[in-house]
Order: sequence, then C-alpha cells, then structure tokens
Amino acid sequence: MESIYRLLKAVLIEFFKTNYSECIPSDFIFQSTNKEHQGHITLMVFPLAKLVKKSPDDLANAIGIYLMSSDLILGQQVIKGFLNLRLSPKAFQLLIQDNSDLKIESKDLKKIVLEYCGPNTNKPIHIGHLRNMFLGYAVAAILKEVGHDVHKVNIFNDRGIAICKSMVGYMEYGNQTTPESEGIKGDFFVGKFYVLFSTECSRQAQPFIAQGMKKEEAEAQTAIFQKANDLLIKWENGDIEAIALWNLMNGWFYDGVRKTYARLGIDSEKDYYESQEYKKGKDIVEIGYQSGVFQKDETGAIYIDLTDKGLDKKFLQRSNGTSLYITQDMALVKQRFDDYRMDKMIYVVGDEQNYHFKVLKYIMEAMQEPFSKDIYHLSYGLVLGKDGSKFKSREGTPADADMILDAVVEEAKSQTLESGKAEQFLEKELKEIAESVGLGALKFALLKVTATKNIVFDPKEAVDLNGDTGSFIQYTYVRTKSLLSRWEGKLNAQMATELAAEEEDLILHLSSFKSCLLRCAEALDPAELALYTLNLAKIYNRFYAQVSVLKEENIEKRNFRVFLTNLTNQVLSKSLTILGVPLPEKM
RNA sequence: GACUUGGUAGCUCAGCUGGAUAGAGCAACUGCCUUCUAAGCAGUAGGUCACAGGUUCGAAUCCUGUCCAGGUCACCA
Repeated sequence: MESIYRLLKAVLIEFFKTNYSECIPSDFIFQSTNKEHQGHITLMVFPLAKLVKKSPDDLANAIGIYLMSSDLILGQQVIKGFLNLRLSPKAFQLLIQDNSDLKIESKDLKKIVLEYCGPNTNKPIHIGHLRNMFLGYAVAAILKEVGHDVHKVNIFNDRGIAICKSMVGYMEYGNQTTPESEGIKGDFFVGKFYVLFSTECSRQAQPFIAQGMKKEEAEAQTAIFQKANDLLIKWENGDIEAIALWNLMNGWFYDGVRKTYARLGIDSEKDYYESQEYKKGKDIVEIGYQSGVFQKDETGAIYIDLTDKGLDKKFLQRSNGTSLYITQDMALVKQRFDDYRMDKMIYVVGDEQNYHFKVLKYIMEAMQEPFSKDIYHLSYGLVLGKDGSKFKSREGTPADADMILDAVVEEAKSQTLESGKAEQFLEKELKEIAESVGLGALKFALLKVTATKNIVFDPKEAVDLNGDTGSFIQYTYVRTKSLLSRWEGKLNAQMATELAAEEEDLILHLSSFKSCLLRCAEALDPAELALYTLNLAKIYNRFYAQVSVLKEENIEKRNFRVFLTNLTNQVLSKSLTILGVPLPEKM
C-alpha cells in the first residue's frame, strides 16, 4: 500500500506546487472507499480545502482531474467533498510487487526482554494464565517479526506461603502418595493438597467467624494456618526437611506444568525462580535506606514515600526483616538488566497489578537506576465468566487451563465427527485435527479482544467453530493448501489485464499486512492482527466462492489466481504462526 | 473517597491519528453442494454509539459534567 500512497502524494504535491504554491500540505489522508461508492481509495479533501480556502467540491474536482494524468488512477468521482479514486491495473500490479515479499525492514531495532507466564507453583495454571501466555507469545512473535531482538523469559513464583499451604496439605493428607502412584498430573497433584488445606483451614476458621472475626483474620488464627506459617519460617531458615519437601513438590509441579506448556506451544529461553532472587531484594532495600531514598518507621519497617507522585507510602520490607512481593521484584528487575543489558523490559502481567508496576518504576527511578525508564508493564484485562464474575476454580467451574483445553479439544472432535468428514481421516489424524482446532479456537478467542479490555469468556462459544473463530481461519488456510497441492505449474505474479472485484479486494487487503504488523508492534497488542487475519479469511472465501481458480479457462487469469491463493496461504500461515494458532494439515 | 479502565445490535466484539447512510460474528429467518473442502457463500432483520452540554464544515471518536460497571489504593502475592 505504501508505495501507492507515496507515488500519489508526489503527484498531489505537484498539483499544489503549480496551483497553490504558498500552501503545500504536509500530509494527505487516504482511506478505503465506502462500499456504496465506486472506487478503491478515497482522498479526504476537507482539510486541504480549508488550507487553500476553497470549497471542498471544487478543489476535489480539480485534484481529481489532475490525478487522472497519473497512470495509477483509472477513474475519479467526487461526492460531497470525498474524492473517490479507482486504481488502475498498474497500481494493482505495483501493490502485488510490493507485498509478495513479506519481509519487514524497520529501523530503531531494540533488544527486548519479555516476561510472561508467571505461574505459582502451588496449583495448576488457570484461564488467566492462558490469556497471559497467548498474549505474551504473540506480542513477542510480532516484535520479532518486525525485526527486534526478543528474549522470552518465564518466572516461577515458587516460594512463599502458598506453596507452604500445599506442603502442609501433603504432610497432613499425603500418606506418601505421589503423582505416579495416584496417576495424577503433577501440578494437579500439588493443587489437590492446596485445596485440602484450604478446606480444612476454613473449617477451623468457623468458630472464629462465629465470634465476629473477618474471614481472613479468622483463617490466620487456625492451627493449620499456623503450621504453614511455621513451615515458611523453617524454609527461609534453610531447614533441610522443609526444603526437601519443597523440592519434591515443586518438582511434581514443574513436571506437570511443563507438559501443559508443551501442549500449548509456549516456550521461553530462560526460567527465573523467585526463590533464587528474593534475598537480593533485601540488599537493595539496605542500599536505598543507607542512601536516604527509603525511610524506616517506628516499628522498623522500611518504606518509600511516594505521596509527591500522588501515590501512598509503599512498604518494602516488614518490621521483622522479611521481604515482600515488591522487594523481590526490585531484585529481579535489576538481575534482568544485568543478565541481558536490554533496551526494554516488558512485563506481561494482568491489570490488577498496574499499581504495583507503577510503584516499581518509581522506586527504580528514585534509586537512579538508568533502566527505570525502560520498564514497561504490558497490562491486560481479566477473563470473566458469562455472568460477569471472575472465573474461580473451587466452585466446580472448569477454570483450570488443562480442563478448558480438554473441553475445547473434545468439542472440536465431536464437531469434526458431526461434519461427516471423519471417515476420511485416520484415528491419529482425527486426534491431531481436534487438538489443533481446539487449541486454535481457544487462542483466537482470547487474542481477538483488545488486550486492555476484560474478556467475557464463554467456553461454549469459543469452541463454536462457526463465525469469528480460529477454526474459520484454519479452515481457509487448509482450503488454500488443498488447492495449491493440486497445482503443478509455476507461480506467476504477472497480473491479468482485467481484475474481478473479489481479486481487487484480496489484493488491497493483502497489501495492508505489513502496516498492520507494524501497528501491532507499536501497540504491543495482537488483537488487530487477529482481526486482520479473520478478514483475510473472509475475503479469500468470498473470492473462492465467486471466481474459479484451477477451473478458470483463461491461462493468464488462472495463473494469477493461483498466485493470489499462494500469497494468501503465506500470509495466513505467517499470521497464525505469530498468533500461536496451529496450522492443521487437513480439516 | 482517590486513581484507573471501560459502557457501541438480544449476546460477544471491531470501528487506527475526528470524515460519507456506525460494521462483523453468534442467536432468528431465506436461498445455494453434479463445479477447486458447505467448518463455506449470498441475503433478510436487528442501533437514540450510557446520558447531558461543548468544540466545528463534520463527533461513537476530542473537551467538561453526570450515571453505571470492572480493577487498584496492605508490613498479601
């Protein structure tokens, strides 16, 4: 698209130079022409008319006539100050030339580290993690595609009171069982004891609640909670037994969660562990305190005063000297910049932590760390249930990532069976198709919504294979693939002299792929790419239904349509790969 | 209360820096498989863009105010 605009702009500047030499516009606004009107692109004449103080219609007419001298323009029509332009075959040929190569050359390339996933090791990952992973994966892929040097890292929140709860649960109810002995996936096995702990804890809390205590307060009074707390202190003090159990249970967890990562196609080049970093935070706190950036209150707790930034006092270390969530993040961010020396650190973390990252940035600024300006929180909205409430795992709703994935894959399988096509597939193929269609549907459903917005997620709808779904795109991809597999000739970008409207639409849309990617990279949001891809599939399907490709008798036309099919296939394949949506062989 | 994000068709969402009669999909209804995969295509119906002002040739989009919803404001993570 760009080269067309560039060429047209040159002609327009020419026009203004000859007619209105005093006021040359710095920019021209084009948009695609409305369906009701003839034309492909439209020039906005209003701002120009204002500049030269002429009526929009008169100016539009004058420009329209002038543009006819360009061999890019075949026709022009002025309607209420809109100058609608029909592009010539040469213009379309140019668009094809510009876009048959999908490589993007951009400047200002950066080294970027992106943190995503971030599971807690005490229970299986849930739907919120899915959004996090899909989003992080796609953003990283987009940045890479545009040319940046991207490094994905993962953080395991592997220490703290939560895992201690699972550990106490196991000590109480485990009876020496293992995931192997029970036939349960490791992360679920660990999570089972977290639930057992929670159940017992709320049971023990009942009497306190009856006395009028708040739930959280009451639970803190229970004997079982006390055990977890003691265990945490033991762990922090390096107690051998506590650490052995911790290693054992985290091992089970990693074993389970890595299976889920593999199934989801999620990867990272480096894993960070909170347990290995958190202590360094205390040193930073100490340095900050010594240099007067942080203060100590009467109980001995250390805080930073951010009231002049419109924020509150933020505590960085408890009065008993133990570290807090923010303490370890202070250490971790520094560690990352030491490890990678990158230009930008992107945290993919939910928007409930907006405040946290704002504070983290201010603290690093206050400590005069030069990297403070390069910290970026890529924040995304919640995944809500159908009634608008948060997904929860305890009430029997299938919020666990594995459960949701299983459900979606199962649904994809039954849809395939229903379609009547299953007979032509082997059992193994059917399984593969269900897996990639199910996973694709799930990823697309979570990626098509603007990242900052909350998503209302209905598993049934995501699984639905009709309409605005990943499967629709996958289907279109398979269609192009199947068609191309029947083609034995060469690919030829030489355009036929006459184009059908469906071909023009396809070319126009294909030609905006690169600019779409660049906008996504700028916005750090794959949603536009998801919708672009969906639209490409729609436009191709229309093309497919309206014109013949392999059965076209005119050789020129046939060759060119195969070429368009191939380009569509490539763009679909590239987009889906970036989004992390699997490419099925058959459907 | 403060800060922050949002409110567009019955439902889920687009609508990029202001541009033409506000667009998709789902759900409802109609057609189209002897033709390159019908998980498809074509069509009908569905709207006071939360509300009220303002800015201007022009506002879903920008500004102000109001209402509603989510999130955050811990010596939790």
